[in-house]
Amino acid sequence: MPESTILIVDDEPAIRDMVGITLDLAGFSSLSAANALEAHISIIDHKPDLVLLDWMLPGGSGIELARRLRRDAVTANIPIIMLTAKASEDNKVQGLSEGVDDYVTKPFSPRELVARIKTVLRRANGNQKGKVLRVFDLQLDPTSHRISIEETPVEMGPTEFRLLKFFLLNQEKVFSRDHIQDAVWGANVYLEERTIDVHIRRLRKALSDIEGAAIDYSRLIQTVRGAGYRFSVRPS
Amino acid sequence: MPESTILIVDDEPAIRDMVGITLDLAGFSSLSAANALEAHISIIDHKPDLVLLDWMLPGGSGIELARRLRRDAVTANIPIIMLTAKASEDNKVQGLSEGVDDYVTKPFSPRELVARIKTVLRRANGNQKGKVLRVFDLQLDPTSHRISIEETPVEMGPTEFRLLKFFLLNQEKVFSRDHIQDAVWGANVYLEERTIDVHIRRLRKALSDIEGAAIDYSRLIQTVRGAGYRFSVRPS
DNA sequence: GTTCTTTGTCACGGAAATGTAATATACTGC
DNA sequence: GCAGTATATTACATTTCCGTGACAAAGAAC
Repeated sequence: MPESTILIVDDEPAIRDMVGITLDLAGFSSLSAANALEAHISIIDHKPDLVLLDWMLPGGSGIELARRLRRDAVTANIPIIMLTAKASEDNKVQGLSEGVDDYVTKPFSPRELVARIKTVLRRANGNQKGKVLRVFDLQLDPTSHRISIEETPVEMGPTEFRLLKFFLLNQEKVFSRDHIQDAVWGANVYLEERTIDVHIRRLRKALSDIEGAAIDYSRLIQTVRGAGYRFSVRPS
Repeated sequence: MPESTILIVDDEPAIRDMVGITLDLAGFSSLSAANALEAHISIIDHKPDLVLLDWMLPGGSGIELARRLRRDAVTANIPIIMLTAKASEDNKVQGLSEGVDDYVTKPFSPRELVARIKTVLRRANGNQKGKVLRVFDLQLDPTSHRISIEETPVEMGPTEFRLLKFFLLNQEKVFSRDHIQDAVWGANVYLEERTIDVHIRRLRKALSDIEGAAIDYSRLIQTVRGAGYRFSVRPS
């Protein structure tokens, strides 16, 4: 699963660092910005999956930034979590209700922060896992997390599942091992080159171990010597 | 019926306390919030069954909060009762268009408040409940809060009941532990990962401890390694 | 109060999955 | 044919993930 990118907007470097480390440990990649302007540029440049926005930015521009993000169609769907001081103390907070997705009150535990981020991300992305992918009588259903060939369930490990999904979504194209690694394992993972081959083999084996299938689906995963692999319905 | 949770949103502590006591006596459990932000956090976290919302929150954000709750799919179905100082036609018209379910004008009698709450809750519940969930000879009756297999009552704890209900309503889909936690425990509750497993086990155990059942219903709760759990009538 | 139930956490063991190295096989250009 | 390179396959150690029993705290029933 490609990790989500989170932008931290806070004027205090200590908080940015602390939150950044927390997010890294939780498997997110993080960006940071010290003020609303920096934040806006970063959002446009990197399109983070979520913005952690300090309410009390100098100049009170936190809420303005949130409003601006919501108004612009390009950024309107990026979830925002507000970092606020204690809720009960703050009366200025009343005017908000802009499309903020959740609030976290300082001080917060890393654990709580991560939990809320995951919840918001799930709510934002989650409900569309995608349609059933089909090739002949091979089916991959992302929702139920099942693979079948002619109605017969196919067993494979999680990595092979992601690999097959990647191929089904990107047919008829050759991908280098590096590219496959980025897409299936994530960007900052180091693997031996041969490791990809092994997983390709496991996937092929899983697809070919089907009793009485009309087609040998393992043949759809084609080796392109010197280039990588390709999923194709056309014989090589 | 398990007791409903009501969130009281009012800036005056005296009113919050008074209403809180009234609700407790009537068999509800209550939460309270002093402003719109607190209220919103509380709603996201605890998913109350109904919100009692003061119309005249400082900053006039009561109506904004109502509007916001209606807009977000997660909170759109939570009934809202407005507390207003005076029943002016303007309020009613505007409020109704925001999807407010009822009005109570201050000062109100505890008795009247409770009566209206019950009415609104009944109306809200009536829409979704009543349907018995069935899979083969496994039945879950939300109304009577009972579960049976081939007419034999099945014993389980409240958490397992909610878990099973969730599964019955969402069959053939994989859910991560995080997702299950959100749906069954509430959005921002912190549990150890293994805790879900333990409850899954308890549910499976409850379903499998049935004498003379034609099917082992615990098998319908399937483990999807690396992904989560799935309730399915198809063998894994 | 006592007792029973429910609940969340922990620790341990086993099973599946993963990544790597070693070896075997296939392909390419000569 | 050969040498050199790329890929396939196998085997294995390690890691990750899940199931399970035990336990203590908190609450409900008595």
